[in-house]
Amino acid sequence: MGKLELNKKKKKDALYSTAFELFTTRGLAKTTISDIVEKAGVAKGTFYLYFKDKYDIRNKLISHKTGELFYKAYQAVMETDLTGFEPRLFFLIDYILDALAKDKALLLFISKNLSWGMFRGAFDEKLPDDGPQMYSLIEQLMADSGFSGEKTELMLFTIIELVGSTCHSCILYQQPMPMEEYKPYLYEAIRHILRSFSSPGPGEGNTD
Amino acid sequence: MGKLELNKKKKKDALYSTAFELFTTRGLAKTTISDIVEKAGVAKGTFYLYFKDKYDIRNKLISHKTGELFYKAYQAVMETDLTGFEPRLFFLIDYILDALAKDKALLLFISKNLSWGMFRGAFDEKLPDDGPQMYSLIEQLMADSGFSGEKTELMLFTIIELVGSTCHSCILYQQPMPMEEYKPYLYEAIRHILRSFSSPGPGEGNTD
Amino acid sequence: MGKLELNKKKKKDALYSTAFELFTTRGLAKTTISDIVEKAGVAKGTFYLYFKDKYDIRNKLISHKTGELFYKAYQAVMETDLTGFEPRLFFLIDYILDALAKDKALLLFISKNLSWGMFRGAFDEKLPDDGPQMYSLIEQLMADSGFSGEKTELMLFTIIELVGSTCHSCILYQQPMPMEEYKPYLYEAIRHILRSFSSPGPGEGNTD
Amino acid sequence: MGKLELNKKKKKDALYSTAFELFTTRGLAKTTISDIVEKAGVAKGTFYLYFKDKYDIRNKLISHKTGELFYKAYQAVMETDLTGFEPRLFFLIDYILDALAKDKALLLFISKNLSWGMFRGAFDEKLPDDGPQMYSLIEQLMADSGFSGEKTELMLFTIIELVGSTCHSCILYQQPMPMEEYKPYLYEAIRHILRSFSSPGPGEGNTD
DNA sequence: AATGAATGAGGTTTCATTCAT
DNA sequence: TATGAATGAAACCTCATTCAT
Repeated sequence: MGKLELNKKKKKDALYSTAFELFTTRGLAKTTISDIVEKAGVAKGTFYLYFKDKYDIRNKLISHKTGELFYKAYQAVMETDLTGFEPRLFFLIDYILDALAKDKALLLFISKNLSWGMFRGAFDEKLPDDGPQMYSLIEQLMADSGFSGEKTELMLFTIIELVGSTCHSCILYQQPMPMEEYKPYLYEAIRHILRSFSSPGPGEGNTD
Repeated sequence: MGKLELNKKKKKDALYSTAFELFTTRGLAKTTISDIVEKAGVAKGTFYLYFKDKYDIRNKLISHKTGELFYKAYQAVMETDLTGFEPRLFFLIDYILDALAKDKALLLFISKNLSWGMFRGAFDEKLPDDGPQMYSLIEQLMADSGFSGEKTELMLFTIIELVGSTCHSCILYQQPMPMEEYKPYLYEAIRHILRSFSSPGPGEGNTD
Repeated sequence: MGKLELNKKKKKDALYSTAFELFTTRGLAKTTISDIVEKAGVAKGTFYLYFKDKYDIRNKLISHKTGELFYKAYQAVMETDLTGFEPRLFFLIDYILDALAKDKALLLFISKNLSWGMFRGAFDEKLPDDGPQMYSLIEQLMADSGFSGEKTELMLFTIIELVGSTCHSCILYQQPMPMEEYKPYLYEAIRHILRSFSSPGPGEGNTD
Repeated sequence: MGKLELNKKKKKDALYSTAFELFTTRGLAKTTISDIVEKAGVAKGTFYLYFKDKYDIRNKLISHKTGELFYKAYQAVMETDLTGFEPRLFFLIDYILDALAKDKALLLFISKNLSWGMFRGAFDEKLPDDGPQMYSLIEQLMADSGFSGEKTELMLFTIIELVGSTCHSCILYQQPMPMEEYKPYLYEAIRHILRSFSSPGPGEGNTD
C-alpha cells in the first residue's frame, strides 16, 4: 500500500472512529458532520469523499460493529473444546451478552438492530473489506456441530429476537432486573424454545 | 366545559392527530414543527403553548397510543367467555398482533417501544386524561384468572419482549416470514416459556 | 378611593415593582412583558391597560426613581441646620452617593440617566402623581441658601455630569478606585469648579 | 496575503462597516442580523463564522472605533509644535470634541463608553489587528511632556469623565447649550481641576 | 376592568453541501 | 486528494399584541 493510500485509509478510519464515538455519546440526531470532521481533524469536504451523509456512515458502522462482535464470538467458540449445538450456542450468547454488558455504548448503538435483519444480509452497504457475513458464521457453527433440521431458521429467529430484546432492557436499564440475575431464566426459556422446535411442530404432530 | 376550554382542547387534539399522521408517514426526523402546525391549521406559537418540542409531543403520543391499544385489548378479553390465564393471554396477544398487523404505521411508531418500560409506568409524562396504566390492567387480568405465582413479572417480561420483537420483524418486513405463518411457532414457544416458569426455577429444583 | 380603584392601583404597583426588579436583575433587553406579568400575578392584557410597551414602563420608572431619590435628598438637607449653598450642596451629593452606593441596582438602572436631561423636564411622560420636579427642588435649595448668580445653571450642569459619571465608574466597578477613596478628590475638584464659575468667566475677565 | 485571505478580510470588513452604519442610524435594538448581512451582501451563515451575535460585533466595533479616534488625536498632537502637558492635553481634547461634533453618529455609538474603562484595557476582545492601546498613548504623551506626578491617574479619570459626560449632552442635545458655547467654561473648569490635583491633596496639605 | 389563549411576523441559529483553490 | 470559506434554505423559537369572553 503506497503512502498516499495509507494516508487515505488513515483519514477514513479517523472519520469512522470519531463518528462512532460521537454517535454513542451524544446520539445520532445531536451529532453533526461538522462535529465529526472537527474531532477527526480532517476537512469538511473530505467527509464527502467517502460518505454520502450522516446516515451512510451510521449504517456502515452498525454493519461493521455487529459483524465484528459476532465474528469474535464465533472465534471464541472455535477455541473451546465444546461440541454439540446447544453448548456452543449458549457459549456464543454468553460471549455476546458479556461483551455488550461491558460496552453499553455499543449496545445502545447497535441497539435493537441486533436482530434478524442483520443476519440475512438486509444491509445494502457494507464496509467494503468486511469479513464473512454473520449468518454464514452461524450456519457454519451449526454444520460443524452436526446440527441440522427443518425450522432451524425459525428457531434462530425466535432466540435471537428474545435475547436481543431482553438484553436491551436488562443491560441498559436493569429492568426488570440486571442481566446477570435474569440470565438463568432466559437460558431456561431458550432451552424450552429449543425443545418447542424439536418436538413435532404446531399442527404437524398429534397433539391429543 | 366552556366554549374557550372546548376550543383549547380542539387545537391540542388537532396537533396530536396531525403530528401522529406525519410521524407515521414521513418519520420523526423528516417532520418539522412547521409541517405540523400548518397541517393542523394552528399558529406556530400555539404549538409551543402545549409542547416543549417535537420530542415532547412524540413521547406523549407513544404513551397515549400504546395505552389505548392495551386498553382496547383488555376490554375485548373481558367481553369473551374465556377463563383461565393462558387462553386469555393468547387472546390478548392475538388481539394486539391483529391490530398492529392492520395498522403498520402504528406498529412502526410505537415500534420496539412496545416493551417492558411501558408496563412499569416508566413514562413520566402522560396525557393528562389517560386511563388506567397498562401494567395494572394485566395484573387485573391475572388476578381475575386466578393466576398468581412468583416470577410472574419475569414471565410477562420474557413473553412481551419476544412478542414485541418478533412481530416487529414479521409484520413490518415479513422477515423471516409473515406474521400469520410465524404465529403457530410463536405460540408454541410461548407455551414452552410458560412452562419454563411454572417448573421449578433454574437452580432451584432437581435438574438431574 | 373605592374598592375598585384600590384594586386598580394595586395591580399597577405590582407591575411597577416587578418591572423594576426584573430590569435591575436581568436587564431591559432580557426582560419580556410575559416575565413581568407572570411575576406580578396579573394577566397579559392588563399590562396594556396601563403601559404602551416595555419602554414606556421603563421611562416612567426612571423618572419616578430618580425624582424620588432627589426628593429624599432634598428633604434630608432641609432637616439639617446647614446654611449656605456649598455645605448644602455637598450634603446633597453625599446623600445621593451614599444611597446609590447602597443600591447598586438602582444606580445601574438610572445609570448615566442621572444627568442634565432629568433636571430640565426632558421627559415627556411622568408618573401622573409624581411629586415636584427635581430642578425646581435645586432652585429652591439655592434660593433658600441665598445663592444666586449668573451661570448658575452651567455650574450645576458641570457638577452633576462630573458626579454622575464618576460615581458610575467608582461605585459599580471600583474603577479607578472605590467611591469612598475617590470622594475627597472629587469634592476638591468640585470646590475648584465652583470657584471657576465664581471668578470672572472665561473671556470676560482680565486673564493677564 | 493570498486571494482567499483577502476575500475573507473583505467579507469581515463589509460586515463591520455595515453593522456600524446600521447601529448608528437605526440603533442596536432595531438592527437585525438579517439587516446586516443583507446590506453587506454576504450570506447569513457568514456572519456566524466571525461573530457570536449582535453584541459581539457591537463590542468589537466600540473598542475599535474608540481606539481609532484616540490614536488619530494622538498623532495630530505629535504633529504640532506644542510642548508641555497642559497645551497638549487641551489640543487632544479639542481634537476629539471636534471629531465627535462632526460625527454625532459616532458619539452616540461610543456614547458614554468614552470613559475610564476604555483606557485601562478593560475590554477583553479587541480587533485582532488593533493598534496600541489608548492608555499607553496618553502615558506616552505625558512622559513626552515631562509631566509626572502622583494622582495623575485620578486627574485623568476626573477630566475624562467630565469631558465625556458633558460633550454627550452638549453635542447631541445642545443641552444646556451647544458644545461650542460651553467649551470655554469646560476648559476653565478643567484648568481648575488640574490645579486641584497639583495643589496638596485633600487632607494632605494645610488648607487654612 | 380584567383575562389569557391565540396569533404569526420576525428574529436567531444551524448545518449539509458546494466549489474554487 | 484535500481543503475550509461561503452559502442559504430551513429549522427553531420568542414575544408583543390582539380580542373574545
